[in-house]
Amino acid sequence: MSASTKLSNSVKALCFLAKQKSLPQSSATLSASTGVNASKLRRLLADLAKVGIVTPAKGASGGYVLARSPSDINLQEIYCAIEDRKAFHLNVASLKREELLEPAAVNSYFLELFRDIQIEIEKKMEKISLENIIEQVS
Amino acid sequence: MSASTKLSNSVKALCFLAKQKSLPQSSATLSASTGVNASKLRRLLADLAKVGIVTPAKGASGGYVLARSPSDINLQEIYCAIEDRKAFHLNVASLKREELLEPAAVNSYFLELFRDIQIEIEKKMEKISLENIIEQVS
DNA sequence: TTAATATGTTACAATAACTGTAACACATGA
DNA sequence: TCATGTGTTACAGTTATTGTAACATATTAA
Repeated sequence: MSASTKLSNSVKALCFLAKQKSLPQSSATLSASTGVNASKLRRLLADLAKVGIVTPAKGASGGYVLARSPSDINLQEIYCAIEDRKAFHLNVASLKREELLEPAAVNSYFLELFRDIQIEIEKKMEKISLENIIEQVS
Repeated sequence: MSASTKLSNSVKALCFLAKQKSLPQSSATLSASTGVNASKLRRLLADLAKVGIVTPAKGASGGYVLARSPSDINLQEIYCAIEDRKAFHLNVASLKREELLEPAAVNSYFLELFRDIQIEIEKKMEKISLENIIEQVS
């Protein structure tokens, strides 16, 4: 799953959880409500549980509950929880020889540039709360 | 090739061309100087030629020449010339049924968000000229 | 005019990445 | 104790990516 799809699918599930207050919703229910495969959702929600965005409960009448208020959850948190790789990252080709110094410098230049861009994207996402999104999609 | 690698490889070649003034450099020479496969370079440079960043010349003693001053070439131009797809774009899963309205709204929300992010990235790249990069990597 | 040199484009096999789904160990509650 | 759920792994089918080669076309030098 691409980073953007994972983010989108996660938010779909979280929006649904937000509407259910503290009633646990199983991955099967969430799958039916979001159209996303239950197994995929479980993988996403497991990551979101690790950083305390949702609380999982096993066993009968178990499922997932939003661990915090939607106003206390932002996109950057979600993004970082489900995605270890960066959104815009450079595949630095390993240099074959010690020669070609300038191409190596170009690689370094782009590594830095993309890191800066990444930081800006995350700053932008940090300002967007789950509550904001719920307001806009309803 | 990923967008970032294409961008990096293009800039490596353009930096080399900038140093050669108006002496045409063949893809073979550029390959030796940058470490990038000649065939891949030709594909990139063909795209850059279409938007007037380089001028190609076939035949003996042909090759590529920078068509403009490095201060007149910016990263955004290069990026758009070589990459049709967007850096941060959403794989909107085609919705199966007409139901599931909210998930569809979440998709739309992210489409817009990613478009905004894309625009910001391009604005940032627009401010970076080839001359800026050459100064920094030398 | 001829031979050498270049680009631009296509093809292709090899590899890697992704997708969707199933399966199952482990945990928990009724 | 049994049904229900999560968390994780596995896997086959498909799709992208990669690196390279090949070749038609064009142009220059001699």
